[in-house]
Amino acid sequence: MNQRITIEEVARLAGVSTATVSRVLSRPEVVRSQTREQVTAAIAKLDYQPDAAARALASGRTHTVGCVIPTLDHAIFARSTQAMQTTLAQAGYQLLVASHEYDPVTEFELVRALQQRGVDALVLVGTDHAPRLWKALSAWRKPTLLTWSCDPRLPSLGFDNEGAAQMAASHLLELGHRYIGVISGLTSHNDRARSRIDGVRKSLTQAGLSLPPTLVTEQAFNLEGGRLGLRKLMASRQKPSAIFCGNDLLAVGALLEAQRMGLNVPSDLSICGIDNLEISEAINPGLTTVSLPTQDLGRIAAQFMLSAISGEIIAAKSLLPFELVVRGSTGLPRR
Amino acid sequence: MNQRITIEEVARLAGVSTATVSRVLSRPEVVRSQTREQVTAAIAKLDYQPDAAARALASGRTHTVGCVIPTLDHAIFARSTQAMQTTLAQAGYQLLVASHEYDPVTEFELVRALQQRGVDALVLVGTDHAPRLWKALSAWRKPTLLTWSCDPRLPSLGFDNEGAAQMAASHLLELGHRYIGVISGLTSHNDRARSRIDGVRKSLTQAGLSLPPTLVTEQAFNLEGGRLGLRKLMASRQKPSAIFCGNDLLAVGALLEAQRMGLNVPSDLSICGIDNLEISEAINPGLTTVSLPTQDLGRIAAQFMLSAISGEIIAAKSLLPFELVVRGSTGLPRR
DNA sequence: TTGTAAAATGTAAGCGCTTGCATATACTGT
DNA sequence: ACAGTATATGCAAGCGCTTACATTTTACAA
Repeated sequence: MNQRITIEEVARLAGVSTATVSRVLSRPEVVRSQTREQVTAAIAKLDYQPDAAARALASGRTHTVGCVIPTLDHAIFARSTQAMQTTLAQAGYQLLVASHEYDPVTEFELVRALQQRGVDALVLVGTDHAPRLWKALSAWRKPTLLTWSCDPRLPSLGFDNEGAAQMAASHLLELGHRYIGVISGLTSHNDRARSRIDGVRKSLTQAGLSLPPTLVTEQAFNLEGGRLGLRKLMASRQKPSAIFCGNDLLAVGALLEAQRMGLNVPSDLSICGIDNLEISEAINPGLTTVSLPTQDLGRIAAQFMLSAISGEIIAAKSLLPFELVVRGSTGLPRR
Repeated sequence: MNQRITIEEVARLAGVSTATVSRVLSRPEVVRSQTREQVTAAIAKLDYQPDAAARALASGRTHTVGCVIPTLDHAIFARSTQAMQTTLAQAGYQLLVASHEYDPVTEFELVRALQQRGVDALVLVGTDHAPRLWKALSAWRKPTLLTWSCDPRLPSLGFDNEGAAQMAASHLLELGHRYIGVISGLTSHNDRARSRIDGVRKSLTQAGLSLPPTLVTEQAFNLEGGRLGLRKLMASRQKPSAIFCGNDLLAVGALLEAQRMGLNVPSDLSICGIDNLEISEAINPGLTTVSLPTQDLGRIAAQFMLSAISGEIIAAKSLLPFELVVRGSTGLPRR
C-alpha cells in the first residue's frame, strides 16, 4: 500500500475522533458545521480517500450494484447498461457488470460472484434462469430486479414483449399480409424471443391465420442472422410477403440481404422489427419497428435499485410503454 | 445480514483453524489434500461464501479491475469492454465499468471513485486526460493501462490511429481523388479523433495536396453526425469526391445520407471509415474501412492487467495491427 | 529408534472503517 | 443561574477475513 492515509490521521489533524470523521463522510448533517469544516479541511489537505473495503466490512454496504446481462455486444443492452451506470454514478454508486452470453451456468456463477462481492443490489435480464439461480436469489436478502421482462417471483421492470410483437404483427396484417414469416433470435435462455414469437402467433390466430413452422427461423442475434434468416424464409415453398423480426438487428440484416437479392422493400417484401435502433431510422428505407425505451429502462432500473437500497418498497411490476413506428420498410403486399 | 456463514463456522465443522480454511480458499496447494477435502466438504455443506470486503481489507486485493471509458453506447467500446469482462471473469476477476461521456471532470471523479473502491488495476481510454488525473494515476501504486492510443507516461495498448487514417487516405489518393473531405468525431477530449485527422492531413501533404478547413467537419459520434457532416461537406463550394470519416458510424451515416440525397456511392462519392463494424460489411455498398481488432484490444488488455496484477512487467507500449478492407463504397473519382 | 529438516497447521494481531452507547456540550425556559 | 433536553462528540468493540510467526506434525536419513 502506498502509505495509505487513514481516517485516524485525518482525525488527528482535525483534532477530533475518528467517529466524527466517519460521520462527516456518511452523515454530515449530524456534525456541527464548524467541526465539519475542520474535518473537511483535513480531508482535503491530506487528500484522504476512505478505503471502500473497510467501509464495506464495517457497514455492510458496498455502494455497488451488480448487473448481469447477456452481452454488451448488443446495442440494446449496452445502451441500457450505459444509462444505468450513469444514473448510479451520480448517486455515488458503482456498477459491476458481468455478461454470460446466454449461458445459464455462467450466469449463475456470475451472480454468485457478485453476491460475494457484496453488491447492494442486483439487476438481471429476463426470466429464464437456472433453478439454482432462482434459489440463490431468494436466499439473498438484498434488492433484486428483473429487467426486460417480468416475473411474479421478483420485482420486474420490463416490456410486454408479446404485446410489442402483436403490435407489429397487427400492423402487417392490417396492410393485408397473409403470409408472414418470422426471424426470431435464438430462444434458448431467452424468454423475450419466445414471447415475441408467441405474440405474432397470437395475432395471426386472431386473424384466423396460422404460423407454419416453415415460416419461422431462429437465428443468432446479429446482422448475419438476419441475412441467413431471410434467405431461409425466401427459399421456402410458400414465400412470405412480410417478415417480422424479433429485433431490429435481425430486421436490418434481413432488409439489407433482401436488397442484395434484388427484392424491393417494401413492394416485394415488408420487413419490421422491434427495438428502434439508430440504424433503423437511418437505413433506406427506414425500418418499421416497435420503439422500446431502452435507455429509460436502464435509468429507471437504476432509480429503482437506489430506492430499494434505501429501504423503499418498489413496485413488483412495471411495464414500460412502447409504440409502433411506421417507416418505409412495410407496405401493402403485392396483389 | 442474512445470518452470514463465516469462515469460523466452516473451520469448526471441518475441525481446523480459520487460517487453514483461508488457505484452502486462496492457496490450496499448501494444504494437505486430506485436510483440504474436509474443508471443501464443509464449505459445500454450509454453502459458504467468503465475504469479499473482508478479504479485500485483510489482503489488500479486491480481485476487481476498473475500466473507465467514454461510453458504452458506441459499439467499439461496448465490444472491447465485453471482451475484457469475459476474460477477467474467467480468471475470477470482476469488472467495474464507468463511463464519462467525454467529460474530463467526470472521468477524474470516476477514476478516484474506482481507486477508492480498491480496484487492483485500472484501464483507461486514450491519452487526453485532465492534469490532475495524470497526477492521481502516478501517485497510485497499482497497474494502469491506457488503451486505444499510446502515451509514454503509462503502459499502453492501442492503435496507430494516425497510421490507420493515413492508410485510408492513401487508398483514396491512389484511386485518384484530389478533393477529400473529412468528417471527424468531436476532437475535444479525444486524441484518437485528432490523430486521425492528422493522418489524413499528412497523407495529403505528402501527395502535395492540402486539407482546407472547409473540407473538415467535426460531428457527434453517431449516424446522425455522419449525415450532418455529409450535408455540410456537400454544401461547400468545392465539393469533395471522396470523404474520409473518423469512424464507421460516421461513415455509415454519411453513406446513407448520400444515398438519400440521390448520390451514387461510389461513382459520385467515395466514402471510407475506420473500425470495421458489422454494419460496414452488411450495408450496400459495403463500406471501405480500416479494420481494427477491437475485441482483441479488450481481451489483451485484460490479459495485460492480470499479468501486471501478479507482478509481471508488461510492455510499455503495444500496437495492435490493422488492415485496409476495400469494399464497394470507394471507387475511382468521376473524371 | 532418533534427530533434523520440511511441511502443515494454529495463534492472534491486525486491515480501516462504522456505530451503539456513554459522555460532554449547547440550548431552552424559568 | 439552573435544571432539563436536545445535540454533538468520543470510546471502543467489532465487521470477516489474511498472514507473519510460532508450533506441531510428518518424512526421511542415519
